[in-house]
Amino acid sequence: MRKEFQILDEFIREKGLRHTLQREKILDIFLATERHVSAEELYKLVKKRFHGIGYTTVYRTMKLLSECGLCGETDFGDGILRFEHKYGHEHHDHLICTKCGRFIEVMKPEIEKLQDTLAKQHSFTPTKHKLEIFGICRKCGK
Amino acid sequence: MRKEFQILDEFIREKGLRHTLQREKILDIFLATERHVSAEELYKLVKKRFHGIGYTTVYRTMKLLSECGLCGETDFGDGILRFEHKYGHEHHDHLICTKCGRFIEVMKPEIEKLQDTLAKQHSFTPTKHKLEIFGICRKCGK
DNA sequence: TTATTTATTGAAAATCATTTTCAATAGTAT
DNA sequence: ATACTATTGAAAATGATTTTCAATAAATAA
Repeated sequence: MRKEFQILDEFIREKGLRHTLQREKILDIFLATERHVSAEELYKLVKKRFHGIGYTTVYRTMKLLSECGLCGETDFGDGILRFEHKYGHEHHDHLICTKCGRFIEVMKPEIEKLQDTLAKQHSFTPTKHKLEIFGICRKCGK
Repeated sequence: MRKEFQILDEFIREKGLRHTLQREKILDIFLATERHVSAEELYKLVKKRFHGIGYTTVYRTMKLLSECGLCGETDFGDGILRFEHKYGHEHHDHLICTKCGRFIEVMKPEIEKLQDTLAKQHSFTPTKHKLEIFGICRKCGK
């Protein structure tokens, strides 16, 4: 069994929740999906393989997965919440192409360090951060 | 007349729009307001001084002010769009206290530079960016 | 195993910020 | 002043997300 299922099960046990087929299937499909899926998109994927799983359940399950750290939530400014894998993936920032809508994940340790410095200068204790750079990607820029 | 009104008027003339009392009053109150107001908050402020100006008009006017560069729009992740002064204010990032909700505006040129470097490395042409650091502020951290 | 308890499900309705509609109103140009 | 049409504001629509609630199904106890 993949580590992710163990994490979910442990979280469920700790909280006195219940292991259900739906939660298992939704996690399964989420894990098999490339990053940055909206609830709507995920629901369609789920429905394709498992009839009878409702949209509400998908939504609620994603919230649950967020709570137990298996997925991260991001809103790139279009009012739609997108979920991305979190377990086993380190923190990253996003380059967002405003033409084709593609997201590129990037990482620059120097920026991370400077952010901590910045926070410290303001006696601010950071818990998380979000850096989004909007623009035109390589493909669209030609 | 403040420069901001000139900018709005010029934008209005260029686009073949019309100068209205409502637009003038809403800009007036927006300018007199500290940064990061939601449409709802601004509407209440407007209503206090000028009866008969509707919520829709406030909302539409803020969109107009965004278009002509007088205000910037930000969503800190709670699904509410907030408007902040843009003319005469340089770009800045935000430290957001998740306890008291206060926003601190910060600026670190080195971070800006590194972001451009990062974009360049991915052949990405940045148009704007958004950096938000969530955490606990000085006051709340005691 | 069976009974009991109660978390979960899913369809539908509710919520809430934002956007659109549309008839009445009011700038602007002629 | 007249004509033209952008703007207004109230109400309705939209669309993502959340809640409701009766039916169902996990988990635990008997």
